[in-house]
Amino acid sequence: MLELAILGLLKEQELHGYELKKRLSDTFGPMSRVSFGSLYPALRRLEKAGAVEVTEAGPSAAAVSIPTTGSLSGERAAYRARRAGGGHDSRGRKVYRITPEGQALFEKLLAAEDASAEDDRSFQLRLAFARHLAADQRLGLLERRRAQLIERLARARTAVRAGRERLDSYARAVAEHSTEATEHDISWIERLIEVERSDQLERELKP
Amino acid sequence: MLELAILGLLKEQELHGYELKKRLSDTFGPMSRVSFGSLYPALRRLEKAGAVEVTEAGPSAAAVSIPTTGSLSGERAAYRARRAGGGHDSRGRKVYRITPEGQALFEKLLAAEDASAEDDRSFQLRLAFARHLAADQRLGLLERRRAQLIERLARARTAVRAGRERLDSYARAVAEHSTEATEHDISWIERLIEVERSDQLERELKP
DNA sequence: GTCTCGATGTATCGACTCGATATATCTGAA
DNA sequence: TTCAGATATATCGAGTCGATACATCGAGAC
Repeated sequence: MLELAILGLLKEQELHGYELKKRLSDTFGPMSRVSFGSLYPALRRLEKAGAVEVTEAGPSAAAVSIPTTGSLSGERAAYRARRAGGGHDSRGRKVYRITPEGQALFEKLLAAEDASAEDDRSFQLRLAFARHLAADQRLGLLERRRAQLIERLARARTAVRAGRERLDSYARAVAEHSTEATEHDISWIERLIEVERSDQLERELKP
Repeated sequence: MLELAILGLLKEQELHGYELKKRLSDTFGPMSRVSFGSLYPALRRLEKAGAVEVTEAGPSAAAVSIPTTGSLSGERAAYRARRAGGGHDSRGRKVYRITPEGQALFEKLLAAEDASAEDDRSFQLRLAFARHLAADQRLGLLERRRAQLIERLARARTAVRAGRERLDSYARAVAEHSTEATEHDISWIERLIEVERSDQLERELKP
């Protein structure tokens, strides 16, 4: 799901890898912190798939794209050329821009409804980009999440009950806190669902 | 940290892989769900390191919670009746037992204080096994966690403030909920710290 | 002036984890 | 009897992580 996050950020504006990592970390919280070891390979995958392209200059400048050689010496040469000519602080930056194919891929990844394999992080990500979903898709996302959390809560409560005697106070505290956190999440989701429904009602009343 | 979880469970009783996975899932909640693709390699690593050993038979009578118990010897007998000579259970069960080296490794892993690399899951795991730590180590664990969460909260609040205008309502909702969850965690940790301190005081008063 | 330190920036490596899948046995209900 | 579903071990490819390498830039120390 890292691809989704990258494309979502590049939809707003073109960015280079380092900046992308910073935004991922402090826009989506500690949940979706990303290491360079996955970010750079992901960018290369996206580039190979034609979903993003590299522009030469920084985000603000008028970008002139250069065919990527992929060779190290080529990159170095390009860097030296930029240094000599421009005077900009480019520092070997590779600024990425989303392509139309990338836009399509973003829509596809965002709407994918494999409810089975939805983990916490990917839900958080989808919700953060929910603006790009249709109203009914948004509701579906929230309701699938609610169902998942309710199921999780049931399991957790069973586990707490089963472990009441077997577990010591520390393990019990962990289990109970995890249960509480799930309850908290459920009530949050339900508030979001209500807001979503009332928004939908409003749209129906005055189209 | 999967090794720590495995050793911690095997400390209580000997178990086979499948049962180990079930316990990991419903003792430590959805946070530390484990796949077979990591469990079996981890078991092999531990076996190779001499931390666990394979016993031929199933867990001894007192140990088993799931109702497969009584049939184990029956299964093996039936297998032997069908196929002469094989020393193995027809289901291929491999029951693991912790060794003294494994005990030592458990202590070492549990007490390791690389506070920098402490993620949520490993903290949860350490706390669940906190019974095996000395009182001061327990307090240290909790206080490092509190510091980490406070730091995280500060970052999250900065991000929320910075994104108040830049982010749409969905991304903002995600960021705010993440902040709330961190606050909730902090107050939980602080309750645990207080309990820990009062326990310590009690021990000092009547040794 | 220059020197060092920490932030910026791209990139790779090995170790680890995940989800999917293969294989086989046992249990219980139709 | 048969057949679905739980039990049980194991491997594979793909993706992720933390550590590390290497280099530049800006700012403050001296």
